[in-house]
Amino acid sequence: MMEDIDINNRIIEVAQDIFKRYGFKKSTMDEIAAAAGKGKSTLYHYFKSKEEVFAAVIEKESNTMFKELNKIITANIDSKLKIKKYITTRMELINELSNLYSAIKSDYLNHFNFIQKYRVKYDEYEIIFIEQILQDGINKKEFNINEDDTKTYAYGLATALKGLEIPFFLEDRYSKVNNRLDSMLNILIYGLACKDTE
Amino acid sequence: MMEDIDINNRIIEVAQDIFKRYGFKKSTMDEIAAAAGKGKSTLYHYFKSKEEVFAAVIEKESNTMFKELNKIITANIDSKLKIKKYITTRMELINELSNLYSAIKSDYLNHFNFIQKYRVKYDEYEIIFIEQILQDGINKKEFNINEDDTKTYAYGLATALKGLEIPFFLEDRYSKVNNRLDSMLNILIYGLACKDTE
DNA sequence: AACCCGACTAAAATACCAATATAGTCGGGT
DNA sequence: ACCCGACTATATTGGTATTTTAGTCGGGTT
Repeated sequence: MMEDIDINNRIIEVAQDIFKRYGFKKSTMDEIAAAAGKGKSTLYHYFKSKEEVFAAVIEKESNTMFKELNKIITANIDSKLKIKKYITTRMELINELSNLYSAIKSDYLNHFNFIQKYRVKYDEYEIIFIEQILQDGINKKEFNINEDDTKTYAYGLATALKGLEIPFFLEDRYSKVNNRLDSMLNILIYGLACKDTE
Repeated sequence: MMEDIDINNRIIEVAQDIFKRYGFKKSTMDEIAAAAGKGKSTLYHYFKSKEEVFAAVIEKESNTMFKELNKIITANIDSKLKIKKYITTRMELINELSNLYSAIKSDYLNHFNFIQKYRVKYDEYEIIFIEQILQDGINKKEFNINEDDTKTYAYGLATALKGLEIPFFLEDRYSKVNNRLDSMLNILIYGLACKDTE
């Protein structure tokens, strides 16, 4: 049949919509079935469980992301530009996708705001600290950045550090992440680009 | 009196211990009072509320952190080493302090693990993606990193990116963070160090 | 006055139970 | 192979009684 467009896919499509709106928990199989124009038990012919439907949705989203990112990877452009583009696009895509994480987000925000309140002051100091180190490095001719950019760079670094805390929290203490920190620090200091090419 | 060591501080000390063990919510003023060897209402002579006690604890912890970090800032060492040390120590200290965030941690982990399950595969691809870009840049003599290190660097970058997602989630969409991303990318590519100094 | 307490209150968290909703199954139909 | 309505066992929810807990108060001690 022409207009039958693969029921499997139709289910995924409507599920995607519903999951995005309500998150995993608050979406029901009845809803999804109704939206797909089928009886609930029919869904179980195509998917073993609710979680499997969710997995399929994520799978689909991931694939879209893959394709986008692959375009960049395979593009024949300057590598420096390429990695920039890769990262910015990646962040944009994740951001769009973030509705799927919406449940987490709101929950997490509540807890986070509480701590956040007490961190603001420290965060400000952190920027000053980092700026000082950068300024110091410039003065000593050890760092190669424009004096006007110290503040911006300090903000950038502070944000990155704050983000990094989470993997540190989550992954089994140190072990893995701490190793990676070392490579990150190397990149931070020496960058990726060749000294001569630019 | 000699052994009176300032009750205010004693309260903070025992509160610190209790908050670290149970988190903010599950710690009670009765507990803290008992641990301090005082009646509950006595606490209210020293602190206006439970939150104020908590604030005092955070304040104390922050100060310890400050002092540690200040040592590094003011040390008379190579700036490259200095920023490395700053960041590693910062991470260590945050890690120790993380018990205070324990409430968040467990809650967040539950939600996170759920999504995490579906991300593992993508995370693996991300590393391959990044490695490919790095390799490509090396081949084209645009990137200045050792061929043996691509994997390690790719891991480092992937971890950093994953961490960065959180500020992107939390802070009001894009606006601020996206600006900072630009400075971060510059650092990533060109690093901080002078081309000649090393 | 500064420090301390036990007893109190109002509000929040918890425990409990009944009612409902929901994931997943089953037998049977096309 | 695809689909359904009816079913079950398990969660979830709502409502309510019970207990905890942050914060107060009046009065005591030094």
